[in-house]
Amino acid sequence: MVKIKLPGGIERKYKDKVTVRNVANDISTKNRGSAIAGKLNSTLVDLDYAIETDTKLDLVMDNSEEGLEILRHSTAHVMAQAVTRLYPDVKLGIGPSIKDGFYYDFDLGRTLTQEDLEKIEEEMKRIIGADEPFKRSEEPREDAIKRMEKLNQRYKVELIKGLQDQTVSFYTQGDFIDLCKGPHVSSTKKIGAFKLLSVAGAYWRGKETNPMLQRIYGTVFTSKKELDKHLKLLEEIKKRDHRKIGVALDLYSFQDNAGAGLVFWHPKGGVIRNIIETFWREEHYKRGYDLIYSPHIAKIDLWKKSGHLDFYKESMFSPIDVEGQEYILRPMNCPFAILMYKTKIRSYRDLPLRWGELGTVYRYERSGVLHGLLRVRGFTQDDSHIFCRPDQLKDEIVGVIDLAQYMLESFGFKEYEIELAVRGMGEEEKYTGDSEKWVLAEEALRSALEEKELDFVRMEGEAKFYGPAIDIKIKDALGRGWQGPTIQVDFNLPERFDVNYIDSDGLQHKVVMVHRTVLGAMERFLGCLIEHYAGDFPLWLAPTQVRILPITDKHNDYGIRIKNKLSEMGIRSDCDLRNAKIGYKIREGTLEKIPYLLIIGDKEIEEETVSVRSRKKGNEGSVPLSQFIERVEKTVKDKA
RNA sequence: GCUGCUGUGGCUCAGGGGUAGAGCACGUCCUUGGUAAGGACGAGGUCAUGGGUUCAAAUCCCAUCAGCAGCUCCA
Repeated sequence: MVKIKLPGGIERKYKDKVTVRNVANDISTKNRGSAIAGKLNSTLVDLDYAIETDTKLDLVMDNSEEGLEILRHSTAHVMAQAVTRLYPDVKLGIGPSIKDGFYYDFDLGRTLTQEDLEKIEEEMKRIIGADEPFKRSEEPREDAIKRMEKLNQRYKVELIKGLQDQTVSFYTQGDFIDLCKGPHVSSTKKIGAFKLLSVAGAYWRGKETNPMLQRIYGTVFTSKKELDKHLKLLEEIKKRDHRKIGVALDLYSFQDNAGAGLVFWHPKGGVIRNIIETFWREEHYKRGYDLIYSPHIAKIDLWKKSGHLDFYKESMFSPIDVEGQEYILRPMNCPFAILMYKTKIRSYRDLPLRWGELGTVYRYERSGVLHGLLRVRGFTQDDSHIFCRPDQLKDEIVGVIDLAQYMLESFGFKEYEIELAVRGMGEEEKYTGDSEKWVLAEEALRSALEEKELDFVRMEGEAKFYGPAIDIKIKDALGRGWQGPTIQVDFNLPERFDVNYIDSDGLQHKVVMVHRTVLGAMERFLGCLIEHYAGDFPLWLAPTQVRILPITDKHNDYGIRIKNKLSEMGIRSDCDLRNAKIGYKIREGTLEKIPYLLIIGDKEIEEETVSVRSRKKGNEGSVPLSQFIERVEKTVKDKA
């Protein structure tokens, strides 16, 4: 007798062992889709898996996240089969399912082209049409190694040798066998609508010193409709790309003649950045910060002392010779704040000192990692260094979290992920300072997060070289997370630079430093912001808030008068005086994503009004200018 | 940095061993038009840069620079 507990308190009894498929057939799953695999006490198994003992069983449906994962994985196998048929000498790497799709790595001794992908797709369709069942088999490790050696699959041999288990499993479909834990769909026919998307190089096992394999990316869904929906989404995401919008809206550029990763902010991008920076400064003064400025370059000895030369060298530009002295372009601002702190003796009464700085730094990033505004070589951190006593540390961290949340909220970012970045095990050489201090620092960060009741993930090996950090990730159009705000606790640089204060006991004590940003870097933040709003900036950030569109040139004077009035009120506006029809001017203003277009003609001049066309609602009819100005002022104030 | 792809007027892109094309944008003129493209004419490019092959290179080859997709890195 086998007792099987199903979700919803259902229990079924079978006389003998029974396959997952049988159980699935016995219960109605019609309204949930079709079963693709089973889950026994959280272990995924094939439909053909025979259940022999009492257990809990969940059915995995083809339209569930887990079901899709299995489907993607199976499609990767089919792709490998197709590639093996077309290129018999291929050496197979790995082929997992990933978010939204799958990939498989191949060593072909040559590179693949778009045409190759089409051929592979066709072969895959043939395999799917042949309705080949996926069959699971198991064999002893040693036999498996021999089998793969015989097939001349060196990467697979390496994989098996890395496994601990004495038995390894394979999956076979048709003429193709692959090392795999499973589970898989029952047959190739179950694979719905797929598409191969791209091919790129990828190092074997992600190691730079290993050979580079050809990685083919693809995606698959249960139906063509869903696939098309996904492909459309990819298109939409592309349109949102800040690199496209940045050019279209004339916000910024990169210049070949100047160098990669160096941003030129055009006037319109400059306006946005300026508004953000003004807002940032005001908010900091409100919260008890002082703002400072420091140089962009300093003697190499400073960077030796700070530890940057030992721990951060790879990200720094080479030294510059100045009259026989070596200088370094700063990759961080912290040593400068420390030098400034040390210009006098500080009392415990002076602390905390919160010093903010929009500090431009330069980091050497390898050419291949540069990415629009999100990864650049010169950028401005909205930095701050807080010098405090140990007893003030937690409150300071909480204060920074508050500020970071307020900032992100103000810019409409409702979703972000929080990580607690700590040292990695066994990589002590990457970090400076003694362990106790690291424990203290992590403790302070963690307790602040707990006090704020924020969810976070602990990330090992992600700390800065001088201390652990809270890292807040904001997302780009492709869903990739980019580090924005960061809060780092540092007991180490105060040690290195001997940064003290006199406590009430009259003795010197080491200060604790908090390094933090609440936006991250202006460049990256703007990049994320562009994608977040898809270029439709809210009124308070829009480079041009209002455009006046005279219907004919005899209305131009009135248009200019309105423009001047708006300018007096601090509203950013322009007036389209071109000899063009109104529909044309409206189209251009719309494409430029200007929040308000004011159309003026005979009627408006006579009534002293403006006809409002808003980006959100379209034609809203005529209102007196004063009423429109009030509306704009209120919307700006509300950051709506 | 690595693998692959790409680089043609401000933008999007076609072409391709014999001395450059389209649409949009821009300028002038006609038109004075009421809520997403009126018309005509015109100007604008050493085809990324530097070498090489060739009678001849924007086109083929090499290098460099830059961009794109990944990998690695960074955080």
